Amino acid sequence: MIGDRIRELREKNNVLLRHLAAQLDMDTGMLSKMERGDRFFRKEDIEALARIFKLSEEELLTLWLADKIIKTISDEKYQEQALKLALKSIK
Amino acid sequence: MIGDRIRELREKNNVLLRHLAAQLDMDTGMLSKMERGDRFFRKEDIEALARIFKLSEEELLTLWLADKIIKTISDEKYQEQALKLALKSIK
DNA sequence: ACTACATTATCCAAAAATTGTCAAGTCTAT
DNA sequence: ATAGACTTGACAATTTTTGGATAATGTAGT
Repeated sequence: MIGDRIRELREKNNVLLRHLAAQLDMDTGMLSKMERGDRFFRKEDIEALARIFKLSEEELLTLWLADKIIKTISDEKYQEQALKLALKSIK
Repeated sequence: MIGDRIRELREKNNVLLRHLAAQLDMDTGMLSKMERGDRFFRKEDIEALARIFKLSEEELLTLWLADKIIKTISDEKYQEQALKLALKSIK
C-alpha cells in the first residue's frame, strides 16, 4: 500500500531503485522489498520520501501506519470490531 | 483494556490470581502483568478465559485485538486517519 | 508490631521477530 | 551474449518480546 505509492512516485519521476536507495542510504534489494511490501519502511525513510517527492508527510505516514495496523490484525478474527473499538478509544 | 476486563471478571468471581494463573498454566506474576497491561495475553489464554468465565470469545478477542492495534499505533501521528484507512481497506 | 497471604516490581536469560547485507537470480532490451 | 534494472533467498546482526525466579510491597487479621 505505502509501497505501491512509493513505486508509483518513483516511476512517475523516472528514478531508479538504486538511485532512490542511495538517497535513502539503504540497500537496493531492501528498497525493492519495501516497495513490494515484503519489508516495512522505517519511519525516517517515509519522512525522507515526503521531502524527496515534495508531498505531505501526512499522506505517506498515514499510508505507512495503516499498513502496520493491517499487519497486526491480519489472520485475526473480529478485525472490523477491533478497529472500530480502537478508533473509539483513541478519541 | 482486556486486562481490566479480566480483572473485573476474576474479582467478581472471587478468584485469586494464583488460582486463575494455575488454570491457565502460567506464572502468577505473569498474569498480574497481563491484567495490568504490561504484557499481552496469548490468544489461547483469551480463548481459555472465555470458557472459564462463560463469555463469548468474540467479546474478549475483540478487546484483545483492539489492545494490539492500540499498541502498534501508540506514539504515532495520524492514528485516526490510519485507522479509518485500515478499516476501509479490510472491507 | 507480627504473620500470613495476595499482588507487584525487578532482573535476567531464552526465544522470537525484525532488519541489514550480500550474492545469485530473473527479465528485458540491445 | 551482455548490460542494466530489479527481485529473491540465505544468513548474520540487532532489537523486541517473553518467561521465570525472586525480592519487594501491600493488606487484613490478631
